[in-house]
Amino acid sequence: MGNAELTKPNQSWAPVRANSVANQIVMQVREALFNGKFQPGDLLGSEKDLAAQFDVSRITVRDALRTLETMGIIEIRVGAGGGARIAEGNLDYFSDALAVQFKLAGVTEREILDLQVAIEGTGAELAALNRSRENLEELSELLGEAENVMDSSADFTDAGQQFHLAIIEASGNRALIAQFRALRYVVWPQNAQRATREIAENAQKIHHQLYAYIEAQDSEAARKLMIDHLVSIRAVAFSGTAADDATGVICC
Amino acid sequence: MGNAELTKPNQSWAPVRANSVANQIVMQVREALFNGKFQPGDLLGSEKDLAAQFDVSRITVRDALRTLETMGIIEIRVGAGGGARIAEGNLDYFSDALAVQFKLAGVTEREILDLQVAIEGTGAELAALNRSRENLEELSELLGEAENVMDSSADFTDAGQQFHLAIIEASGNRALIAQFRALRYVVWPQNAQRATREIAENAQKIHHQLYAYIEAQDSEAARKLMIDHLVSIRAVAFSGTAADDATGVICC
DNA sequence: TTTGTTTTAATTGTTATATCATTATACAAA
DNA sequence: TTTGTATAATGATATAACAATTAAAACAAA
Repeated sequence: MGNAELTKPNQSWAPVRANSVANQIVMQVREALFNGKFQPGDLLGSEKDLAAQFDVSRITVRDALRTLETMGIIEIRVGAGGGARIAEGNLDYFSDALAVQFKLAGVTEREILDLQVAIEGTGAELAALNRSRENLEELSELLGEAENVMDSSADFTDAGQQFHLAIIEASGNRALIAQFRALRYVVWPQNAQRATREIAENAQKIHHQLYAYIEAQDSEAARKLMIDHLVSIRAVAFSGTAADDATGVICC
Repeated sequence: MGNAELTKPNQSWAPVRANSVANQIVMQVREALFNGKFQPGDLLGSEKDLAAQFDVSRITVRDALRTLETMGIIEIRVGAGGGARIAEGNLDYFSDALAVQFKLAGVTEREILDLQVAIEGTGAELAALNRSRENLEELSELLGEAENVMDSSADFTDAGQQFHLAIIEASGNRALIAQFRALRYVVWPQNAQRATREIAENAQKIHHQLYAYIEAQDSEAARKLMIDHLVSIRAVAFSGTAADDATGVICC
């Protein structure tokens, strides 16, 4: 008693979790990965092998493998020559985890959209700096495709989203790409709304201007325009109920 | 034969995956969550209950529960009254998944730092707009604490990181908070380096100025200063090997 | 009543064994 | 070369059992 450490009022305790054998296996593999002892594609072994190596039952190994698989650390194949292997990076899985966590934490649409503005603004900025000839060709092609579907709201929305994705990809930053794809997944229901011809034309005009800035490598202008673009989309989306303003729909 | 669909050269088939029973259970629970049929804390049941409800073995239910647990969708408690419950949002888990995916995808430090600039820049901007009286008090307190540990590089680094976190929290945006915490986890090894007294004093000066902008609700100035701050930290971090410049260490 | 202790029952953790479904490989047949 | 077939490896699933953990209930003491 009288332990000063224990009586500190603001002491916050780390949750104590009895580490199961399965979790210990998970941690061992995870640590090995971060210590550079594994490369994507490396074979860990079959359930039987691993059960023998760790001296535990197959079920316990299965528990660990299921966790590692869900974390995206390993991939499991059945059949001869199958077993558990270190996975190639799979960012789709992360997107799903992000969506789940936002859902559980009750993160609002507005909060997510502010994050989207941050991601896409920086994406446009870096795209202007780093875009390759191939990036410009793809962006140009997507602009042309969008031009052909201006009257089909669903198709235009789709083309617009592809344009935004292509910009992020032109940034050459895989961290941004992952974030963008994750967010697109999360905000999908909102963006599935229809765009009128007028809105489509306005968006297309902005997209053309974005392309011009990126081609000219004017990163600051690209960033500012992208943010304005997203903020105006958001303003429309939050301007009231759909009934208030039938034309107040977003496109991309 | 002669099926036009099948002979189309560019036809790409979606891979057909036999969905395991365990995965079907995972998807059912996941869909129910997104359809609003579950709230955090809701009891799913024990392994035995669920095995009976889904008419599968306990092993299969365990596989599904292990996956759902790793996704952060459920929490599992052992003992009487235990079982699987819908989890409260746990953003730490997401941080780990992000770190794993970046590791596997081979995302570079530079890419991650560009993302960090985007997140923290927007965080500072929103903090200036949304900061509460409590936020200002905490930021002020952290500045004072940092003042007392200027000569201890490790302590000052720690205090600086807490200051940055407090700014993000002042933004009131849980999506940004989640991203920041995730990134901090990922870039931890870099930031663990030591800061000299000179660097600490410079950082402290900038932090004081950041506080002033946030208090004055000057969002644009706060954003710009934060970005400059991070870019200069990054410039030092990438200026060469540690041997080249012993003072080129980062602090926060 | 309040507090501390013991008991009990529920539940996950782990092991063992067995069968089924899936897959890669080797090899034979056309 | 192409196609089919047998074989072995491997995960997926099921059943049964026991150990370890934990919450709740019952009980005792102050």
